[in-house]
Amino acid sequence: MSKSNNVYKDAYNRGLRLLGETKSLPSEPELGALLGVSRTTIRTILARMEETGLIAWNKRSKTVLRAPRLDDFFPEEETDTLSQIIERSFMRRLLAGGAEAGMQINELELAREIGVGTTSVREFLIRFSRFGLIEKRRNSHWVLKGFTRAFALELTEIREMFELRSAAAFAALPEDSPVWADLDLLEDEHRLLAREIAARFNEFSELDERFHRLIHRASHNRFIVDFYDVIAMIFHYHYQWNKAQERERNEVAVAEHLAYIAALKSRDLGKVDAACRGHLKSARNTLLTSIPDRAALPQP
Amino acid sequence: MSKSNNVYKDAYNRGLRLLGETKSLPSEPELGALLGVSRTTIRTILARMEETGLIAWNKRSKTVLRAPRLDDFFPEEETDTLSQIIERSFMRRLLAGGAEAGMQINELELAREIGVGTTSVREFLIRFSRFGLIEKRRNSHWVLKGFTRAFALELTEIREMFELRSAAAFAALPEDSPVWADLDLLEDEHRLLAREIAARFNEFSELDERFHRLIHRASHNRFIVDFYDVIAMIFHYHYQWNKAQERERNEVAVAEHLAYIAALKSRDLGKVDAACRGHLKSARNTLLTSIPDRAALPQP
DNA sequence: AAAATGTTTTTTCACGATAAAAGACATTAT
DNA sequence: ATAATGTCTTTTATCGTGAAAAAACATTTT
Repeated sequence: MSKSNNVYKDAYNRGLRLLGETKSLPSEPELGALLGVSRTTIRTILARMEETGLIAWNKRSKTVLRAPRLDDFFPEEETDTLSQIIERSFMRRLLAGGAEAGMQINELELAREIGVGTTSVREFLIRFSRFGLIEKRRNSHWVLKGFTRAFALELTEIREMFELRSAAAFAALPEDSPVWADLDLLEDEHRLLAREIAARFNEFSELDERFHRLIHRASHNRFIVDFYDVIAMIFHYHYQWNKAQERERNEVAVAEHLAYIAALKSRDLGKVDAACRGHLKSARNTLLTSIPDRAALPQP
Repeated sequence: MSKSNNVYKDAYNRGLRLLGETKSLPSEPELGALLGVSRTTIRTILARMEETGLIAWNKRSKTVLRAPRLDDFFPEEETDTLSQIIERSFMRRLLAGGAEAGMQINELELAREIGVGTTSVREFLIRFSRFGLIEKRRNSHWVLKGFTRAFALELTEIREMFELRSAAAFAALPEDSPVWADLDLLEDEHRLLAREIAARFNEFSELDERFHRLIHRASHNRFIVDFYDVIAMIFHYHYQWNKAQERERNEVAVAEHLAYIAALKSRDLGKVDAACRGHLKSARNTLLTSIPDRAALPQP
């Protein structure tokens, strides 16, 4: 097996959802744009849809014959990218404990355990290295630096520097910039979530990311924007791992976001600075309390 | 051919230099530590040294028989890492012009042109992507973002943020910190270079990097320290590319460094800030003047 | 007993090969 | 003429493989 067809399977699943909405499907290039894949993949999808009796396909005409059933969909786990699979496995190991700082990481062992080739693991580790949690010894193994207190502090230090600057840039944006409309939409979503926080508190994580990414984009600096990948990654797994007081934490955070948004809209740099600092401080504390306070091992 | 033995060749060349200094070589583990390679490689080296009559090798005794000749050394180009070779080729293409923003980068083509496997090129591009000059389209090609004015400005913005903070941290370091001794040594090197600037101006680049890395290390933040890799990389190729007024530029920079060092030693945060800002401003201008002022293509 | 050498095993690095997916070109339909 | 479909080519993603290099284990020397 050399390459899984997860792109096809994922696009196929998303394609099935289109069937409920129309009587006939659009042209191949249009479908390609819609699903974000090439025509080659679209044609493979259409061929299968015809085979399973979902559509009648003859050149331009692609008539929907029936609505998709549950068993028409490919299983979720077959639509994942290899790198997603590797990332999940790796992070599970990392967070499942026993991942002491200084520990060696073995490409071959990881690859065998996950059941993939070494090349994919290597590429994953190289990409992952920019998160500052692992480090390569030339011609030798990778070293785990550990998800330590020091790491969290270094991460949040940069985050605060970048976000304060981005927030200031945001507030200085002209009246007619489209970001203000985006901000209004996000504000509405926050209010809605605040009202139903008891039931929907676990939807905050996704909203949080969209909100902060909007602000960082105002910096117009690719290094700042890209750095949010590091933060998002860490917070993503941190949220999955640490569910303690999740509801309360998120409720507080939503309120802080609303204050932050109000400050941005006021365009008062002093208020923006204060609201941003306040929110980032509690984000940092949340992260810190979830990290066990054992001393980091000395680095060789 | 699956893997070149450049590690061995490079270590062998460095090992030859040891021969001039002693009558007999130390133990295998000691040699390994000295040259930064494993015992396996050391034994391959010793085997060849015996073969070419450089030493007599019997278990613990490794007697030097003759001094190495020029033709004992492996050619320089055979000691390069594959990733160094790829990086050089890639940067040459990038800087040789015709590298417009938005241009596609083709792994296969690059690999063929350089004469290496695609895996190595892929891994290089992944590592290189953190410099912010290229970007990947999923399941498709890489896109060149271009060495533009915008890039230089974004880079220097972060640099200034990080270095101002590091410099302040540096100045606040306690009297007994070993960095002050390092700084004194660097100061001496600067003075020496300043005196002989006419002949040695091209040695500045290396000194520059060591100086700034020392300062950044005071931040004790891995993201700040690692970011200097991006700066070093850009300045390295920029210096190679743009030799205009090199002597004058470096002469100015050495003077600025000396002022910067004096400010640090004064521990006066105001002075440090001013000296740091001054130097970074002229570094930015140097970089900017070397970039043609054509408008960046609109990003899709 | 500690450290070196000798030997064997494991891991990393890099390649070519192959299926999936994208992209280019040719042909046909509106 | 433009846009779609049909067909063919190229590129990307991933694996297995093998040599280089590291690491582990066994044996000898001081």
